[in-house]
Amino acid sequence: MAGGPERDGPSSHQVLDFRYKLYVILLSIPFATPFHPSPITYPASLAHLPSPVVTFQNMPADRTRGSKRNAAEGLDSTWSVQIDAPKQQGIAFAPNVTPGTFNDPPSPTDVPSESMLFPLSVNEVSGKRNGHSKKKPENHIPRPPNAFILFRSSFIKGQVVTSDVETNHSTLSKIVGLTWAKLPHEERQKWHAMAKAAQEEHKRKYPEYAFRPLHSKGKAENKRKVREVGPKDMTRCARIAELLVEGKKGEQLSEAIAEFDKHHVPQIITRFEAPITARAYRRSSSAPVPDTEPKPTFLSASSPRRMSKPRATSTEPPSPLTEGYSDCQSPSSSQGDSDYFYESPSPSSLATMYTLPSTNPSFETFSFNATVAAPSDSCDPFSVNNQSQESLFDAFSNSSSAPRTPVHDMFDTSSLSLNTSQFGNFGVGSSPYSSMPSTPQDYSSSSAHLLSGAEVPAMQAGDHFSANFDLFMDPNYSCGYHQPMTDPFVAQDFSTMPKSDFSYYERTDLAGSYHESAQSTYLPPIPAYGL
DNA sequence: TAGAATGAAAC
DNA sequence: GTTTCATTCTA
Repeated sequence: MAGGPERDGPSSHQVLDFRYKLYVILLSIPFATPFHPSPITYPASLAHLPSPVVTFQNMPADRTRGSKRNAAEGLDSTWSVQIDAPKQQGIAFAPNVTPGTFNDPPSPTDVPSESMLFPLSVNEVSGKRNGHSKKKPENHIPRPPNAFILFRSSFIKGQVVTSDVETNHSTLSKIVGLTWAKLPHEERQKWHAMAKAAQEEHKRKYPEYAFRPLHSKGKAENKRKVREVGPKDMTRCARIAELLVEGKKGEQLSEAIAEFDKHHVPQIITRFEAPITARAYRRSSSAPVPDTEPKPTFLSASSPRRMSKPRATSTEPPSPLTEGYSDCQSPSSSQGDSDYFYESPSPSSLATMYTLPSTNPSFETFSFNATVAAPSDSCDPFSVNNQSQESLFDAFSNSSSAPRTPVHDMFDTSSLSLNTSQFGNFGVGSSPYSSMPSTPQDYSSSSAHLLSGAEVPAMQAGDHFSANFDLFMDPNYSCGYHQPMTDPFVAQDFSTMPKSDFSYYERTDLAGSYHESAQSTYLPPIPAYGL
């Protein structure tokens, strides 16, 4: 193993051919191509396929940590994908085709050219990164792309989503991720097959290459990421992904989204600094919240309210949700399988899943109250116009300076949102800690409860209310969690809730859960802690 | 240059 | 179990 390309110290077996081409599998290519790939070397079982080309350019085989820092020597370091494609037809969806897999490819005639939902694009995937990318030593050998990276590249370069729909690449990544998740399994397998081929070719060309990530100690602590400001509208992203998988493209897609944008009320999403998503929680450093972190002050007046000891389903004290995540993973969520479905989790597992740590201070971070900023001009007495939503957002985001709590670790706070579609169901609850004066109308009451639509009078400017909100797990994981809070000011012990009150979503439904219709589970008043 | 996504592979 | 790094490009 010594002497791998990314190891310290030079390798005595540097690969000298700095340029080579890797042919990977591709099932239908709708793009005309100016390229005439070099001799095909892809697996015989796939020889019938068109000829995409992944090119690792000008890359010597060795790289040292030093050289990485010094970034000066060597050659270009990119891979590119080229495709030998016969025709141009844009993106074609054929959800019902049964494409082949790497191991069992269909005969050419079985594979209509439309079978690839997002075929690799040609010209644009030149592999030439612009000058903005992170500096790498020129002799750096990039890792072989994985399936998703290939897919994303194709997606981006093929301009599957046009710039009038979305330009932000972070958001695009979200869309690609959602689309990826919605792709038929067979479709994903194609990309996995391509990735596998790319990897094998990479191995052939750089037999001594060894991935040597630079683990910088303590980096994670220093590098506390701050989530981008501005809501990533997951509903919109999900909708785009949905449309894409349905086969919408180009103009159609733009129009559909334009229409969607007309009516869609953008989700109000917190701007917590908390960088930790459910996914990240599982993946990332377990570095504890620094002691220097300010103590919660939001609820200030009283001594910190703590959750009652959660009821453990076992003799062990419940851990802060980590078990829950593993519960989310299906046994099949092993390497190479990008499905994360879990099947019919038992209520007990759900109960465990959402057990809060006993030290959880409360939900103060998520608490908010607000006044309706302007009268609603809607006939719907429960609708809130944009302006008031904005004020809600402001009110909500005011808590962004609140310290990170275990809750932040538990949930993807980026998707923690006020579901504006539920403004028809205001949770009118007591807010003992609220300093908000009662203005024209105070909808607070002494006990938390929900009012049905018919019982709630139209909200008016200046009305004081607290709203329900939903917490969602990271949509990329299966453990969707829909739990309206009867009173966001009250810490709630989920472990004491009736198990039947939990609803969960499988991954496929998660995107849908962001749609207004999917959320309708309301609970009776939840025993409030600390009141 | 971080950030978005997923996944492979190294610590 | 956690972290890095493959891709892309904007803010």
